[in-house]
Amino acid sequence: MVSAPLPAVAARPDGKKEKESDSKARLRLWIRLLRASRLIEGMARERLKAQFGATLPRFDVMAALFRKPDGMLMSEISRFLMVSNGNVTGIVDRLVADGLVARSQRSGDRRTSFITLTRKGRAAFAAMAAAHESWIDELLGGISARDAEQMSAKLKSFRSDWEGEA
Amino acid sequence: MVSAPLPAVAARPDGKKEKESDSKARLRLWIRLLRASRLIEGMARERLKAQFGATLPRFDVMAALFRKPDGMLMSEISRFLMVSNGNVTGIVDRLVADGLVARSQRSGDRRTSFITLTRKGRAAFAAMAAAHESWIDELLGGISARDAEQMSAKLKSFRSDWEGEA
DNA sequence: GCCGATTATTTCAAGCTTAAATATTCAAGC
DNA sequence: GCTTGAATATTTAAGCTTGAAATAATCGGC
Repeated sequence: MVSAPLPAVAARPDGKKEKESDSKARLRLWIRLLRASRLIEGMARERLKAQFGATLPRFDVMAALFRKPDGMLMSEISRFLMVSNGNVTGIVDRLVADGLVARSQRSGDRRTSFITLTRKGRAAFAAMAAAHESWIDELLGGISARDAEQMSAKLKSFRSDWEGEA
Repeated sequence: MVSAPLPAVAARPDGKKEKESDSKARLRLWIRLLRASRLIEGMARERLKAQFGATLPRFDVMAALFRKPDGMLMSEISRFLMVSNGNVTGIVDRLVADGLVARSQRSGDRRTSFITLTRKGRAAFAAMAAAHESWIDELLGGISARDAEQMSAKLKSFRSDWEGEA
């Protein structure tokens, strides 16, 4: 995915005409997007491990929970992080084993359990989040705040456009 | 990583002043970037599996090799795809088992092996690549070619900026 | 020619990830 | 109350991923 060759022309299912360069421009954008993501993820993974002994998926789950003091369902976490259900089970299991998050049965529904950060988990996450924000700022420093906002807006609209169709 | 809370202020190592909103804008960009990547990757993985019985990592390796008919070293593949060395070993093993790529010793250096696509591999990849390009074009259709080019350029510069420092 | 450093690759353990299969619970509808 | 279908969560198998350690081959200085 990092590298798809660019020569081919995409045919549109709706039959509308489109310049070859358009599809190439989008493909190039996707490749750059993915390479940027991998670069940032790699950096964050490395530093999380070195400085906090944590992994990126654990950080992600804790970040999701940090925003919701009342807790989240397993399925809410997986939907929010866009990962599979079974995936979250394993990560939460390990976080529970480390005492960073807790499962509790707060509703009458015995299928579901609310996952919350423990006090220890909140403290651990706060430290990591501060460092994390400064890493990102360091790494993306070459992009002005104005450009960052513009790109965010475009990425956001693309996402909701597509979700609407699917 | 998909969700880092935004309130905290990043302190810059170099001591230069920076508006809090700047670091927040970059953090937001990173979150959007990652969510977009996951969305696109998920779509591509799903379709590759459904339509071609292939996986994304295998597609990536084949895409890298497709650009280089003379072959690549294992280390070139892993550097290009920004994944670890050991990772590529396993993926190539499976591709070799499927007859899609081949290892050969073409230089005087017996440590290294050149990896190339087989004829079968080239044919398989060509079909996947055409479909892949149209998927991306479909998914990113909401972004104009002009915007795509602008964003590509900004992402590229950020990347080389950082690589220069590190 | 020998030795230490370097380079290329593989191996391994731990953890992550998905998709599919399974189990459990809930909510209706009868 | 019982059944059925939907929703939720977990388990499983296969594959991906990393980082570190092990292996192997090469290179450079002597």
